[in-house]
Amino acid sequence: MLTTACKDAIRAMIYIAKKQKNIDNFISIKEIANNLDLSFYFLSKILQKLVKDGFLESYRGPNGGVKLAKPMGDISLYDIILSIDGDDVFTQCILGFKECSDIKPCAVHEKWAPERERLYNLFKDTTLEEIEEEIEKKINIKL
Amino acid sequence: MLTTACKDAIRAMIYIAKKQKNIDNFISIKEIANNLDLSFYFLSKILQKLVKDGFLESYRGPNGGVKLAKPMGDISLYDIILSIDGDDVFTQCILGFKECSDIKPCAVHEKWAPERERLYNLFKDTTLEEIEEEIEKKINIKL
DNA sequence: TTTATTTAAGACTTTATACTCTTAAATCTA
DNA sequence: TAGATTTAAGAGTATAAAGTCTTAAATAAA
Repeated sequence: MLTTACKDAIRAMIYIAKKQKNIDNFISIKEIANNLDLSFYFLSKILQKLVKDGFLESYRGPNGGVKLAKPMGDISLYDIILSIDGDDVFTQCILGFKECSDIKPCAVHEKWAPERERLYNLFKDTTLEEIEEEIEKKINIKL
Repeated sequence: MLTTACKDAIRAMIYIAKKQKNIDNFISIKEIANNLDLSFYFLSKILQKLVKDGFLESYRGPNGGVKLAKPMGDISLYDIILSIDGDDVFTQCILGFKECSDIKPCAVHEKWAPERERLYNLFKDTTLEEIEEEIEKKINIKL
């Protein structure tokens, strides 16, 4: 469904958003990697994409790191997925046909197209803000 | 979402089911590969799994090939996906946590778990029989 | 201005998936 | 029985994704 790079990106963004609620500092990638038990090298690569796409702001040097470049409510899971994996999952035919559409459908288009649309809306509507609120409410949440 | 091997498997199974409605012969893998524009070598490999898992019956020699080992109504898209890709897509945490559950959820468990369940039911309920009926009704369907 | 800290960028290695080829085994037909 | 046909099985290759490392650039603080 999602690449591991994309999963890591989402976890990192949730971590950053959670931390940024309290203090507006830059958060070092090293700290994120350590806390989420991810490879610093790999995570650095992934976050560079989110910086390029305008979801993170980065700063070099001591006390440098990354921070959200937009309000939490303006960053959705869809945005992160699009940035890292692309939007194939939300647009592509389940059987891989490039020209599959309502007019020229594949054998399962009628089943899959609405489901794909549903997934799109779900991820588009789920923002970092909403996730943070969910985390606050519950205890025992894995990050 | 699905590997290309799995997509090819589904297309092949739909092709076999469609053909088998009329004649109950074994269908050669070469014929399937030619008609669906797939590599014979690759398709052979894929179909071997479906034979092992009891969804196809195979026969060697002249006029040999493969045919469905069960009624079309008893083979679902879920069965094919499970056989080729495994059921990770229907069971795994979207963020990749192995121990994610209702009791110890990840940050998006509440959003993803019901959706995963929905996808499971959709693919479980969609049988080759149903797909065939859909194909009969429409023209212009890509196989 | 030197040193430490931190991200950026690109090269590199490893692993998994996709894909191909060869040989063996089963079966039919002549 | 010999030859043709077809799947089975396993080895081998190519490509893409995952993961690591090195060097450069920016910045802060001593």
